[in-house]
Amino acid sequence: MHADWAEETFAALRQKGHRSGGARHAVIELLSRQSCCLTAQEIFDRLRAADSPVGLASVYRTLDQLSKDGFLQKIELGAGTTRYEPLHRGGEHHHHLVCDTCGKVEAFSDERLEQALHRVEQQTGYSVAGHDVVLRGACRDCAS
Amino acid sequence: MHADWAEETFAALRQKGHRSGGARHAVIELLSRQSCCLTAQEIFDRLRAADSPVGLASVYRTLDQLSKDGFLQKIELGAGTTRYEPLHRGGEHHHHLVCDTCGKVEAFSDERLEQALHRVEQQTGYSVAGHDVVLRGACRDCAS
DNA sequence: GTTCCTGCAAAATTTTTGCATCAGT
DNA sequence: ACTGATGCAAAAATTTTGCAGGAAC
Repeated sequence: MHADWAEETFAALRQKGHRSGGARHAVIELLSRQSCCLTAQEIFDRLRAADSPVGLASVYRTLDQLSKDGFLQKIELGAGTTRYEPLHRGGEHHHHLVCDTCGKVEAFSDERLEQALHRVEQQTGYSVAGHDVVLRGACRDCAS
Repeated sequence: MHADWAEETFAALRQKGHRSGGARHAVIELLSRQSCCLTAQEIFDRLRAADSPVGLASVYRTLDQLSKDGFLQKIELGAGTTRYEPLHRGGEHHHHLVCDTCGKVEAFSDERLEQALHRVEQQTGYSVAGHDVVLRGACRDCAS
């Protein structure tokens, strides 16, 4: 799933003169197979479970670098920890729905919402690079 | 500014059987005079500067309680620290615009955006309690 | 007088940094 | 070889918890 994102990312890093050691490669590869956001600790745990001898610090360093370069989106859902997910070029874009009770996270997207956001962004006077929307509430199971 | 919010909050706490000691009172009073979001540390610093002998832990405890009771909105702007601001009943509602370069935070509101959000919230199947929108980019000064 | 609130200090959590070593070019 | 990347450990930053004393009711 999304091998293209991983490829683009590797290519861009190489072009910037960065080397691709084991840790960075493993983090990018794992993220490319993910459908939604992960925390640094989750990434670390999964890589370790797969016998990659990565350090947690390398995970953080990779996430930080990729975020600054625009390949990852940093997402804060109010749980105190930062989550990260691939940022795809060209449209494919979603937001998040969080259950306050059980902590479940789902993705959603809506074209009309994007249009409204775009309109607002034009009015701000800022050069807007991106946006986040988080809806909080009780999911179907927890609301009952 | 917004003495009504402070009053409502005090009244609700009293009704719930909570006592209003010095720290909680000072935090609520400070927040009611704020136009935008503050971090726990900022609140602590300002209260200390005003000679209130509050503890940082009490600030956190108050913020946590008020958030759970729906009087405060927790806001994460990607800077690693959580910010808080009064949540006014009846409309008055804004979102945030953050400068990635200088860290400046501004508020904005847009009726069409709210409508788009409301529409999406209906479709989710969740019982949506609230939402956050953050626009990130370069402000007028930093973009130049 | 009882119960909750508070401040301080200690602990827990999350993230960053220092540094010796290793690996990619 | 040179230079950047990595893992580990230590440090820093943020938030939570324990507890004894004090204040509100």
